[in-house]
Amino acid sequence: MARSSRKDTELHRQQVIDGAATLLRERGVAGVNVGQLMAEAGLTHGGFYRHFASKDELVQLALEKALADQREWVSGITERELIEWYLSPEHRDDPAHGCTMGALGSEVARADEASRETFATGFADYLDTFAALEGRERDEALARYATMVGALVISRATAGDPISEAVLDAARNALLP
Amino acid sequence: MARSSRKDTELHRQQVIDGAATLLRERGVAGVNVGQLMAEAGLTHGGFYRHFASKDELVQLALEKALADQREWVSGITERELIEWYLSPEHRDDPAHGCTMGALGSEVARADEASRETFATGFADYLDTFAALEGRERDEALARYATMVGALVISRATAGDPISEAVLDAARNALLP
DNA sequence: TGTACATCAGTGAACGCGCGTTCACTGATGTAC
DNA sequence: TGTACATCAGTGAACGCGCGTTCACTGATGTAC
Repeated sequence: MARSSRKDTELHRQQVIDGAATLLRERGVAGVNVGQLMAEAGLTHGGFYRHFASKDELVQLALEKALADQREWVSGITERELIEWYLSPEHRDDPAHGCTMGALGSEVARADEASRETFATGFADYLDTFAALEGRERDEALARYATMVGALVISRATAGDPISEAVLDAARNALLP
Repeated sequence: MARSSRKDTELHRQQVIDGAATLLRERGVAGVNVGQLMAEAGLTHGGFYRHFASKDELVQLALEKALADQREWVSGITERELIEWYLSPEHRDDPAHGCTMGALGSEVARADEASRETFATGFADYLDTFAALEGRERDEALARYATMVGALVISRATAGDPISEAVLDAARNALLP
């Protein structure tokens, strides 16, 4: 394949960002290389720098995309549906399509300034949607979301041990009447 | 320096593990190399493999040590002291001496089998101490700990944004009367 | 609309670098008598 | 206790490898007339 049309070029760019949004959540920033990120869109690694200035820039765009997708998805379901999905073994075992904070939170904490700012802004927007869904004050929603994130992180870190299921159940009992 | 005595050798090994337990929490597994881990004990990287079979093995030993230290530290304070420290900006800004789950949880989820098993066992032990401190059922303590871990992860990922302080406060309000 | 030329998305090889790991060597420690 | 020799903790250079990034090249796309 040689030169693509402008329309295809833009499509490829979006495909790379979309693919990165899932691949990064699945394997972490350190766990994927530029070649794998391009391969998700059916491209080879050499063309990467016609689309992005650096791997870090793509990470930033992918974090933004992942949070936006998550926000859109959450806005179409009920509070109970969200909590039950969030605290399910299915979500624990499928980080690629799950919560960005739960999958990449501790890596974001060590990421560059630009990624961190984009992430904080995207998360703040997401939180608004979540609080509206819960029908609660923002601070109360935040505390409840912290319980969910913590349970997910603990559950993934201890997968294979009984604690992994226990923490999901315990958090659900705490959050749902 | 050439050959050390057996006593010094064992001391050096412990110093490397102790240093790794803090350095890994601060920078993550991908963020430190073998040379830096040895330098913490005043040694050079070449001797690493007389002490450990691989970097992964040291990570495993360091996770065990970090959890054991954390358990010991927690057993000497009150529930209120623990929660107030855990949800403080000081803890957020000093992962090196803080909660292992909060600092390395998502990396552990992608680590090798041996590290994951060691981590789950160490965390289960820690949880017993935490539940005893709280004077609550294990499952209820687990849900409360999830709130703390989630708040810490969110707080670190959004440091610099008002959400970072808000989530610590919200979690404290939820956990303390 | 058709033609001639410039542009540039994508390819695959190559670059420099840092990593985990290995190795020959040194000389103090440990052991045997 | 003293001596001779074997052991091995630690050093620093070197190895192979994979990474992010660069580059010369190709040929379809876009533009000017």
